[in-house]
Amino acid sequence: MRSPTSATPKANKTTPCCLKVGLKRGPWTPEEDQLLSSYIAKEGEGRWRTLPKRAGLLRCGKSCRLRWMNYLRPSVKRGQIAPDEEDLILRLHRLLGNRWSLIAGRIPGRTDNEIKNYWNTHLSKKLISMGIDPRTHKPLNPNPNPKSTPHAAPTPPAPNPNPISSSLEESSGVGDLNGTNMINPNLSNKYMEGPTQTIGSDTHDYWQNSDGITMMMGLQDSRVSINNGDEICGGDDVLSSFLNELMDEDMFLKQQQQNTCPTPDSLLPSLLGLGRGGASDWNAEVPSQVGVDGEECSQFADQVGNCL
DNA sequence: AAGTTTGCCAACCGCGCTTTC
DNA sequence: GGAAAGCGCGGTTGGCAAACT
Repeated sequence: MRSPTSATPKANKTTPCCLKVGLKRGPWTPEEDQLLSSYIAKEGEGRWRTLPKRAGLLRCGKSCRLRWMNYLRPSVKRGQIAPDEEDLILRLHRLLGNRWSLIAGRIPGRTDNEIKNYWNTHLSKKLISMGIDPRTHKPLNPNPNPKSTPHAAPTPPAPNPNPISSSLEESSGVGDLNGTNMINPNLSNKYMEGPTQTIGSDTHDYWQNSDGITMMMGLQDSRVSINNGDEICGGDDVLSSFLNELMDEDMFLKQQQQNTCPTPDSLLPSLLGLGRGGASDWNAEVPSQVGVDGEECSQFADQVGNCL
């Protein structure tokens, strides 16, 4: 671990809580874990800045929070990443980029730190060895096409060039990483992935359904736009629910069995960010920091519902 | 057996956003 | 409306153990 002397003057200015003299750093001891766990069990999470003092810990609040979030929380799953979890990480990373907390929120029991580490140590290398750029999920050395322009208007998606697809299809039975087959085929019929575009500093993936409704998935932010960029319901909740739509294979199977489409009403709970589960449950009690306009979301739900 | 390199992952850092006053 | 505090996120570091020479 870093020595206490490694702190910079700038850090001292911005994060004084971590640099107080006498605060312990480095690996946590079982005694400290016990102190923190029992305190949170009794008093609950939050107020991290003052928690260490109240709990009798010589740690900064940030350190306590990190230890709780990444290790001590009861919902944290230890052990190796399963193949299906790896598949999910790959698919979500392709949609979301390095938004580890958002990815972790879709994978029960896994933390953003764990997923980030797993990506950096395993998956990125795996993709590179397969000739895939881990950042863009596209071939590292695609055939140069002098006629193509980097900022061309959206065109129909190209066939999946991703060699990892088949292995993923075998392992998960879900599909490939390149969008249309990656998600369940029912949704694939509804949302066709368009090209990735760069607007300013943001990168966006476009998903379009058969009715021409386009969803713009920002990789640097979480804007979701419908039809010519009329942005509605922006925020992680909408992104989350859209991901639910893309990822929820159970829903697909049920629909396939019943041969029915979900109604707008049935979509609304997910559109409003309800029914989240897994690793993000700890956060469910905390009011969302992203404002969601209910009326706009209803309209969005109607539109999506009509599409389905 | 000893020294060096490599890989993993827990923990830290700094920044930016939200909330509170 | 502005400042300060609190919190969460993504990037990075460094200790440790295993693998290698």
